[in-house]
Amino acid sequence: MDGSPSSATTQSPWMPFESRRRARDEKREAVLRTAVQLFLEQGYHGTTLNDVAERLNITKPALYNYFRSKEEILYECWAIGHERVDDCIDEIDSEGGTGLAKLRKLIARYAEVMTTDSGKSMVRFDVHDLSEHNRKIVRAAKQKIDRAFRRYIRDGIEDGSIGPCDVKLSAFAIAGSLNWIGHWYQPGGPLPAEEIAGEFAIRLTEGLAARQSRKKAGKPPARVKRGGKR
Amino acid sequence: MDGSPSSATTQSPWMPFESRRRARDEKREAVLRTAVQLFLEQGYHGTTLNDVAERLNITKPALYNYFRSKEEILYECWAIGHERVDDCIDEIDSEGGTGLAKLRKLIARYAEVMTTDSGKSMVRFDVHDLSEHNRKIVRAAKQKIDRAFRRYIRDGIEDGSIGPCDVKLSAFAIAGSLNWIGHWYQPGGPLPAEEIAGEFAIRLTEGLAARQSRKKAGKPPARVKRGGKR
DNA sequence: GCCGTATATTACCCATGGGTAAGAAACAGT
DNA sequence: ACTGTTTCTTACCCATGGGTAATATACGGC
Repeated sequence: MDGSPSSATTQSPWMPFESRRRARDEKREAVLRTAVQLFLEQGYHGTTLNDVAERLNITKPALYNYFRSKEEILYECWAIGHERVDDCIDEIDSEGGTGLAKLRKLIARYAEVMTTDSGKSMVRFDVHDLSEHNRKIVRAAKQKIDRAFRRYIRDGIEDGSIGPCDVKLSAFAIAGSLNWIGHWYQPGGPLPAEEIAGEFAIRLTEGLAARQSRKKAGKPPARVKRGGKR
Repeated sequence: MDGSPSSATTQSPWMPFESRRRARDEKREAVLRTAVQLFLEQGYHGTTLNDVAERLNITKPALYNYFRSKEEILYECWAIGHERVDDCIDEIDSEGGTGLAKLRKLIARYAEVMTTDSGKSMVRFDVHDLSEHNRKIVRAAKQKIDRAFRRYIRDGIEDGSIGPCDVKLSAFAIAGSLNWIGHWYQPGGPLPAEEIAGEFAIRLTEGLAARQSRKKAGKPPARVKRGGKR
């Protein structure tokens, strides 16, 4: 607003500091956005830092004002996508509901994230390209997501919203379908992201959902699992 | 038949040629086996040709007797896995059965392939690391597999073994679950490959399979798809 | 024994691309 | 205008690793 010349510019003397910091953060994000795009288009190793810089109309060394290495850029690309999923989990955990409801919510959210560049970066990049340190973080994060899936399924089995099933395999099957979205989805396509999300939330849980329509609980308990453990 | 003078080793004079050729092929395959292992362990770019050679107790240039480039090795790794899946499809196509039966057969076979190194190489390697030429082949091959999934589903809908569903999304969902196996399965684990295959064949089609138990076809046709096209 | 071929080795080339050093521009605060 | 800081450029370094040339060795055929 306003804009007096030569003095009395803004209400806060710290404004320049902050504005500068904000500009910096914006640039950082711009680098990441561009990097993700290129990594997805050409692959991580098929993309040079010169490519990234060029698309931003700057030169390679300028990137080193915002990142310490190419690997750090890769990691942060992944981190952005992961953060979005992680937030979903925290949110769902805090809300409550049946296991099935929570599972469906996670599926829908996860699916939608997977249609974005950030989401794709979670599954299209190779963990081998990360430093040992970051690789550990990624592994732990993936495990947390996996645990969330399993927890919701287990919750569902306990509260009766989900029929008996192999928790581990079911979680893997669902996660697989979702992750795969990051490999085939393209924005221009005939399927809008929300529709995919909604459809997946239904279809992926179709086999799991306890058939409450059949009388009350269908045939009596039947055998709980099938086969022994293993 | 006869022997030869001075040695009388084998029945065929061409034997040496052939034996030599066989030895060559065996070595070629040994290179591929080793390469796949290392690529999966360390990533394609994390593996040097020296690494491959070293594990085979030879030196890097020796590899060039069998392959023209590192990229060719990568491609052939992929090709081996793909061939196995492709054979499955041809076999299933020739056998017949309901759409659901064919789909289940494909799922089971595909799942088992995915637990092997060859199978993993189909989903863990980045197409960006292939030459334009080979990338086209891979794309076409993946499309063929996708078409097989969709065809079986469509067959199933037509012959009544599968209930109405979005063919494209269902195919993607199933393929995703299966491909994901290549990311999490490890031989030492608690789940043997055949069990995964069998379980997946059932669970992944559970939501699809027409409920023939409910009277005849449950509620009447209902709307076939939902929404228009898009 | 001699030769041709296949196979492997040693030694080398060199493009690529991540990363750095030194200094110029831009800019805020005084 | 002067100064310190941040940002960016030009110019460069250099390890890496795919790929090649020249050469040695094993081996089958005659």
